[in-house]
Amino acid sequence: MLTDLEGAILIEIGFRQRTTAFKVRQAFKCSPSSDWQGSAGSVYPAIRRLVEKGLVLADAAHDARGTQRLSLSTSGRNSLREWSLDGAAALGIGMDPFRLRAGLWRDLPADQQLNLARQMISGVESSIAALREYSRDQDPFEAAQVELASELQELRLSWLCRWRERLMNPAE
Amino acid sequence: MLTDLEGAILIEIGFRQRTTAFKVRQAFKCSPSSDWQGSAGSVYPAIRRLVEKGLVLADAAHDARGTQRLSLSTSGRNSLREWSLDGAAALGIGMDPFRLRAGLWRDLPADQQLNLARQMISGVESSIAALREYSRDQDPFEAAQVELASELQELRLSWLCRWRERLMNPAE
DNA sequence: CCGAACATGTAACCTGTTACATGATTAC
DNA sequence: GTAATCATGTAACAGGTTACATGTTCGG
Repeated sequence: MLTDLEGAILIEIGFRQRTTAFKVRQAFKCSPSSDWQGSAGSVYPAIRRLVEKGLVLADAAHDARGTQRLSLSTSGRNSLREWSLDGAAALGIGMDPFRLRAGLWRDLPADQQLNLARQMISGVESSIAALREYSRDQDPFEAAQVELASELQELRLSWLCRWRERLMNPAE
Repeated sequence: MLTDLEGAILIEIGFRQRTTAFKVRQAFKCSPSSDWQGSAGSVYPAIRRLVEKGLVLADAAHDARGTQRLSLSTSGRNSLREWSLDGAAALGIGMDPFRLRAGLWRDLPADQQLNLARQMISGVESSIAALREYSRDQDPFEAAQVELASELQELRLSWLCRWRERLMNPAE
């Protein structure tokens, strides 16, 4: 079974016209989600593995820069579909830096809590605005990703606003 | 600055009465989120690092089994607070196995899409039920985490239901 | 012609996983 | 006494990051 990085690379190659390793890296670097930094040390070896496994086809002909044009083999397309259908993996809760930290915030002094809530709210609003901006000129494939990322940030926003409310109205 | 694993370990030791490395591992293993498997090879070295940095205090006296009682030093408590306040890290979008895969589902044949939507909906409902179950007999600290994890699953559920609706009523 | 962007790759390092190894305590 | 659980740890491996190294193409 593919790893998530390999799945993400196959998506870039097969569905988003990232036809070279370099373009895959660029896509990862520009992506609003910090899934992967797209470091050379991860992308090039991963693509080599995928080529060796026969999931990615690399044009033998490469120009003077060594650029290789990449595409998915049928087997790559099948592996990717199989990987995407793995319900247990898809529904896993995974690591969330916000969730991990949020529990600690309740132990801060009340005034610090209020400050922090406001700061985080403003941060998450910026992030939502940035996502909206990013989603312009993206293909429909990326749109689904951005939609879900935005909804995650909206969820955090709503959680933060409820927290702020409780801090401001401790009465009720 | 602490890594997220180190932060999570300090939380277990300082706020959740996981007073030995073994108990920290158990907590990770039982956690509904798959943040970390709590493998011996990650937890013991990480705790050793934290002790060496002076963030965790380990009782010199250990019983015949070698059990060391752990606690946070003042410096550990400070580092943990600082780590928790890192807005950029907390608001990062991070990797989501669901988001990563969801974009591919639209390319499946319509009948497979409907099947998959139903399957995923049922899976996410089970997960929400399991979270509710798990949240019994948990400390208030864990409650915040479970609350946010549940809301993530509710978000996925709502996304999936919207998808299913669109599949069943392609008219509108 | 020079700097920015394009393009590929390697090596040292860090950390997490798996599997293994060891032994103590407790409940039946 | 013996199986499950408690408890700690190491070694081999895998994979990601950073930093480095190299060379090409293109725009001004």
